[in-house]
Parts: sequence; C-alpha cells; structure tokens
Amino acid sequence: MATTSQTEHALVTLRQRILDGRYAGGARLFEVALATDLGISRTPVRAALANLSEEGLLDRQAGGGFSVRRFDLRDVMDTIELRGVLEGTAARLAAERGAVGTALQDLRDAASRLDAVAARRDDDLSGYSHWNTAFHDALARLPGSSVIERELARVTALPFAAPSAFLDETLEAQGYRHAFDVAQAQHRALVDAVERRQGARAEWIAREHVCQALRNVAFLTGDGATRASVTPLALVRER
Amino acid sequence: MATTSQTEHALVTLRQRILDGRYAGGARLFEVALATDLGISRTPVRAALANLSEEGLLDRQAGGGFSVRRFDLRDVMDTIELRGVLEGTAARLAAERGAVGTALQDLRDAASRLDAVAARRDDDLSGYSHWNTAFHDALARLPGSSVIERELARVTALPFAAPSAFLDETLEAQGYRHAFDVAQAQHRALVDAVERRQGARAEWIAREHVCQALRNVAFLTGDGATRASVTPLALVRER
DNA sequence: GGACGCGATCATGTATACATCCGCGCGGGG
DNA sequence: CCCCGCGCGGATGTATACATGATCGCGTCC
Repeated sequence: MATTSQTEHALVTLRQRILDGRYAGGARLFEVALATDLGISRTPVRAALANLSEEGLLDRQAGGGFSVRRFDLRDVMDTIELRGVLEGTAARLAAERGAVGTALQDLRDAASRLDAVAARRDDDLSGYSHWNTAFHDALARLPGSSVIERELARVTALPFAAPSAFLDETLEAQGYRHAFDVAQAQHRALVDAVERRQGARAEWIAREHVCQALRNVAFLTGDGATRASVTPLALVRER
Repeated sequence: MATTSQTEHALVTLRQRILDGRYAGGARLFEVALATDLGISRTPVRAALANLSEEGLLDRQAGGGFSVRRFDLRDVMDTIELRGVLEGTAARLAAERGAVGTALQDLRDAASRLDAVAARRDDDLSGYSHWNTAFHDALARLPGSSVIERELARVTALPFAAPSAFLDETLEAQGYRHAFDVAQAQHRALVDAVERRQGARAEWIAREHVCQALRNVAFLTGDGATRASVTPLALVRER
C-alpha cells in the first residue's frame, strides 16, 4: 500500500515536478489532465493534491481545485527567517524548561560529528550536510513540544528552507571554508547556551545562524544567471 | 452555508464536533462510520477529513486514515506562546521594512475602536472581541509577507490560540477590567513601536501581550472543575 | 446592431462498486 | 500444547459513471 500505491506515486511525481519548477507558480493543476498524464484515475490524484496542499506546495483555490504556490525571492528570505525564529524559540524553550529525552545528547553528538568532518578538511560536503541536518532535527526536538516540532517540520519541508539547503552550492561555488567554521562555532555556542540555561543567548544564536543561509541566497541570486541552476530555488519565480 | 455542498457540510459538522470534544483526542475517525452518520457517501467525508488535517485538527495516521489530534494543556500554552512569537516577528518585520498597504491604518483603526469600547465601560464584550480580532488580523498583514500571514492564520485557527479566545470567559469570570486596560495599552504601544520603526520593542510587546492569554488559561484551569465549561478548551485533555 | 439567453463544454463534486491490504481468530497439524 | 496458516471481516485505496455548476460563445430576438 505504501510504495506501490497510486496515491504515493502521484504524490512523489507531482512533488518532484513542482520542486523542479516544471509547473509555473500560480498555475492551476487539473485533475483530469494529471490523471491522464500519470495513467491513473482522478481519485489518487485528488488525494495527492490534498497532501501537497498540506505540505504547503499548493494553494486551495476559492471555487475548488488547486494551484501551484507562488514563491518569490522575498518569500524565500521570509521562510528562512521564519526558520530562524522557530529554531530560536525551540532553543529558548529548551533552555528555560530543560531539554527533553535524548535530544540534547543527539545535539551534542551531531555537533561532535560536524567537528570531526571539519577537522578532516577534505570537503566532505555530504557528511557535513547529513550531520548538519541531524543537528537541526535534534534542535527541533529539544524542548519536547509537539507544537514547535510540527511547525518546524512544516517550514523545513520547503526545499529552500531546509537547514542544509544551500550547503553544497555555496561551498562549491567559493572556498567558503570560513563560513563553514563560523557556522560550526554557532552550533557549539548554541549547545553551550542551552546547557547553561541561557534562553535569550540561545535564541539569539539560532536567529543569527540562519543569516548565513540568507547571505547564501543573496550570493547565489546576486549575479542573475546562476539562479536556475540552484536546485532548491528551481520553483522560485519573480512576481 | 450558501453552498449546500456535502463536503462543506461534513467539514463544518466534523469541525464542530472535534471542537466540542465529542471525539476523544487520538481517536481514529472511520470514513464509513462518519459517512453513514452524516448520511452521505465516503467521498465528501474523505475530502472533509483531508481539510481538517490541513487545519491541524486531525493527524494522518501511518497506514492511512485519520485520528483526532491530541492537545494537552502544555500544547495549549505552547501554541499561544507560538502565536506571540509569530506576532512578534510580524511586528518586528513591519518596523524594519515598513508596514504595507492599509494594514497600519487598519491597525490604528482597530486600536481606536478598542479605545472607544473601553471608554464606554459598558462591558461590550462582543464589540471588544470583534475589534481585538481585527487588530490581530491587521498585525498579521502588517509586514506584507504571505509566509508570515499564512503561518499566523494556521496557528490562530486553533480555537484556544485565537486572539480573542478567552476574552469572554475571563472577563465574565472576574472583574478583569484592569487586564482589559493593560491589553489596550499594549495595543497602543505596539502601534507606536511599529510607527517609530522600533523593531525590538515591537517584538517584545507582542511577546508580552500573549502572556495575558497564558495567565487566562492558567486561571481558567487552575481550580479544576471549570475546564470543561470553557469553550475553547473543550477538546483539550490531559495525557 | 446590441443584448439577452441558451446550450455546449469542461472542471470539480458525489456516489458506488470493486480491489487490496491488514489484523485476528480459529482450526489443524506437528 | 504450541505454532503455523488459512480465511474472513473491516478498513482504506482505486476506478468510474453520473451530477452539478460555472464559463463562454454563438445565435436569435428585440
């Protein structure tokens, strides 16, 4: 039912297409056309569309039906800033209330792994990306609040708002090694702040941490033509 | 109500039932049972369930199907705090970037109306509630960010996180007039901060503003037995 | 010549039959 | 007595036929 289901197939295919920018922002998606295209009936297509709407990739239109959600550069920046705000809140609450379960240990582990990757200095981008994602996942779980965790999951589901969204692109584009080190210092400082129950400091560090992502977006979109080649920005259009 | 669509009917009915606490938190909702109960087919029931999942009132279960989302008192507090965080962000961004369109004027208008209601001192709770909601709506629109607006709409859709959720109950429970005045002072201060482009101050005021809502929840749940009678908390259960 | 109205067309809404999958209990066999 | 496996019942998944409603263009009537 899971992997072979038609709904799953439609969901994966359509998500990929939207992320690829194959459908223009604001474009309406018609059930019959998609069903014919995918070679399935309208029912699983409807189910997939409802799912994608829940993920924030589609908008429900007034009289029924769905359209592709429109993202411009401003929305990308706002979403990344929102991630900073939510991660800051997660860090602050964890500091105020105490971290829950194994989340703090997971956070420390991820930070150590990132240290190890950085120490090797062999440009292990996929390793860095993996443990960076693990760090931010642990951060989301830190205060043990299902509400915070849920909202952070929603935001980071968007391709350009994921914690490791622009790691590969920016690091490959330039020798951004110092940004790499600065980010790692912030990870360490965040752990320290939460352990010392310094809520305001923890929140501020998380806020500042996303500023690197904002700079990356600015850099990648600065000289114009490169935009289309940046994977997480494929669905972004100017309005 | 204008549309007599079956999906709409199912959506409204089921939402009401969930909000009333008629279905226990975590309880699974079966399509056939609901369809029979509502006298319609499974199709519009499915559509309504998908909608309610999008609203955050239901959880999608692993193997398919939906269950009623579980809320305990901690979740209520976290959601209200989250509203404070998001409203604070809206206020800060508006201060930093400048308010957009008529939103700032709408905000001032709502504040003036609230002043007028307060000046009359006739306990016009529905009037206060209405303009309080208008104030917070304008605040969400203030930075002109569809991302912020969307997330705030999601959070305030939950019955206990709406800006005017506990107004009636608390004001009627006690002569909470001074809280009324304090809240109005915060509204005024928030407008002032945004106008003066004082982002940090604006954010802080919005954060502090929801603390009154947190106190209201604590008050209404403090002496135990009153909980069930508080409308926005009907779906809340201890875990 | 302009405006109203009718019908075609296309999109979603709805019902329903059938398929599939999963869990569980019963029965037979080791 | 325990374990394996078959079958059944109930749940969601899927396809499809038909209903409904909105939009638009064309034709006719005033």
